[in-house]
Amino acid sequence: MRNEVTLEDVAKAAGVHKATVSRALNPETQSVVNEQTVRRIVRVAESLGYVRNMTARSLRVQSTMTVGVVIPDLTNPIFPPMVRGIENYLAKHGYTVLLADTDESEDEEKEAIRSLAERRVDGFIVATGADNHETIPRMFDQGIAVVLANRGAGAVPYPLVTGDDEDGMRQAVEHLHRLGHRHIVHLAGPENFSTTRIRAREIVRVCGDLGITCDVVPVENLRVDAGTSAVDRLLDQPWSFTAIQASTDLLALGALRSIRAHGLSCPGDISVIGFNDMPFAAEFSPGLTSVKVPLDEIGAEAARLLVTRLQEGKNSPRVVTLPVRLIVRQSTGPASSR
Amino acid sequence: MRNEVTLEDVAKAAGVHKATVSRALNPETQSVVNEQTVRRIVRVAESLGYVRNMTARSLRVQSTMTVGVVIPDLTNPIFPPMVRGIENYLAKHGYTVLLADTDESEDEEKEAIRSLAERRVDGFIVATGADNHETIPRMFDQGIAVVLANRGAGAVPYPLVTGDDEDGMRQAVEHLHRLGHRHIVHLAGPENFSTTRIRAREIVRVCGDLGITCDVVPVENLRVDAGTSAVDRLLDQPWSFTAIQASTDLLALGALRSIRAHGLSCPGDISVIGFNDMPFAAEFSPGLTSVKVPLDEIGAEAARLLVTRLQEGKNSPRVVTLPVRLIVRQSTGPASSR
DNA sequence: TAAACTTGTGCAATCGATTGCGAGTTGGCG
DNA sequence: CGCCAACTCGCAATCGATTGCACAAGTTTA
Repeated sequence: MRNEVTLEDVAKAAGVHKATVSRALNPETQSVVNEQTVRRIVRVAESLGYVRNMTARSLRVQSTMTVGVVIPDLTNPIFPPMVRGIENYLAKHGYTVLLADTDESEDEEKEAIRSLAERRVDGFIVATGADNHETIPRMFDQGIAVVLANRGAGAVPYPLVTGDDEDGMRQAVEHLHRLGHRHIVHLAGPENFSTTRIRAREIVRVCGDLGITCDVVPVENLRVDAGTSAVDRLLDQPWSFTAIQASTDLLALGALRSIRAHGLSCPGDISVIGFNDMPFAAEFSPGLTSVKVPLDEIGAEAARLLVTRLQEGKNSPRVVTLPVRLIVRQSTGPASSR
Repeated sequence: MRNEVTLEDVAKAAGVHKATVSRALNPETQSVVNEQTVRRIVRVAESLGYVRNMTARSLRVQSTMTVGVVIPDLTNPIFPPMVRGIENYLAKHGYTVLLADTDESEDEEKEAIRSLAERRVDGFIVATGADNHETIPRMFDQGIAVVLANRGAGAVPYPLVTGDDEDGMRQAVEHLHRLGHRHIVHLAGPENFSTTRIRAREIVRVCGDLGITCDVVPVENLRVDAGTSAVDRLLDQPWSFTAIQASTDLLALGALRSIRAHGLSCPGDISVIGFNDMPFAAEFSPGLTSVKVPLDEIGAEAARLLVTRLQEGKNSPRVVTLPVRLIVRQSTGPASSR
């Protein structure tokens, strides 16, 4: 059924020892083999349809050239660009991605990591970080190579690649301030995600600096519905804010829906500004003003850090912060005077 | 650095032979080992932090319990749900996904498939099918297990899981017909993708049945910009259609942009209807009427077919067609009378 | 009581590629 | 002519788990 041509087969057909075939086919060791022989072996290997068996190689050289990528939910639109950035970089460097979607569940995540560890991935890129994460510190103790993407994991000294949440939040608030907003609401994500926690902390700080009132409204999770119901609760009673800053575009989208459902207009009555600039945020109605986080670059950079760690063994800088940029669209406008 | 506890280590610590440890730790063979011994071994294995080495196992049992998933572009929003459906099903059955994003390039695809074959994946799920595909027929000749998702691959007798394009197109056209549209345009994707080809063929047929004029406009690729410029070309000269049916939501989105850019209204002047019902199609402005294709189920079903093929060796039905459903939103309305 | 099983465990080969070591050949140089 | 270096290439061990076969001890049956 399957291709079962081995080094031995090629060796026999070429009239040499399999060790010679191995060396001839590996660019690193090709130079020790006679040029003529290499050519003959390569020809024979191709004609036989030989394809190297990486499982055997992995066993021998103790490296699989694979990387485990752990993400919470592939249908959350911020992750596909990240994964793509990762896959792109790794493929160029000979690595293959073993993908695990944990479905936001801790149990599934543990299971996924165990499964990837069994398969002896050379390292991990983990996007499911949380401050109270159980598994990640244990991985550190075991000396497993990990790079965190987007979300940190408490005090574990793994490198982290993330967007500049501080600067992004500053840009967002200054934008609102310029538009005359003096009372805003922040839809805050879970406390134990470094991103959402930092964003909440930062918006409070910046608003303080600018003399803006900022109410932080906790939202249980990062799904659209959670954003909708949180804003529903705000609008079902008297309110006085003129703008909503959401920790995440999905929450912002939820806000947009709630505002529309209450017969209000955005940005006429309430401005909305998101974070991440997820794909298609421009297509929302109104187009969502958001802070563009370079998701693909986060992925690529995380991959780069992991590869250097794997190849050189040395640890990377603790945290890499990539620049972000405010993208102004139609969902923000002058503060309403009501 | 890494966990290097082997069966041998556990065996020594438990005072048995490594063969016994192997049997004790494998649910399939556990029954032949004394219950007491199993318990002792399990305890020792855990305390030593043993994790099974799948590369060694794979080499011996000639199966890696991994599946290669080949997709053209993870940032095309129809693929994340598919991949998620695949990953979910496979993870439940002990398989791990090796992901390859080919970036819509044939060279990268060949390279990706070679790389996955080297890693001895047990099978492939391929979403990069095309009628004139070079590699897929060769894989068939080699007896490699493949299931095609979404797009077919010419006459290659691999199972294909896809949405019911015929029925979906019928629903779409009937919807437009009911709204009074009698002259529509179809934005057709590439000829060599089974989905887009079938959709184009089908809309012509259905329109013929209903007595509707249908112009098929070829679009070079499936990106938003291609849709925009195609519709730009239509609107830059006299035109008489009242609705656009796009082979794909991304093309429909391009159409929406072009219509807006020309100062026209959708659906006031032109109705637009897409295909796939990609995530967030509801958020476009106007919300996009589209044919909902169960992308996650396509992924899950493809995974299911592959797993049965792998476990039972028998081939599956040639093509599985999953039902689709028209989702009416704001982008379609009564035909304008101009 | 001996023969025939049953149960539990060990032995050793095996999967396919890699690589340190060493041997054989060739050629150059004193 | 002899010795040494440079090239090539083969030998065999190794990576870690699996599994057919054999063997030993205990149990049942004739």
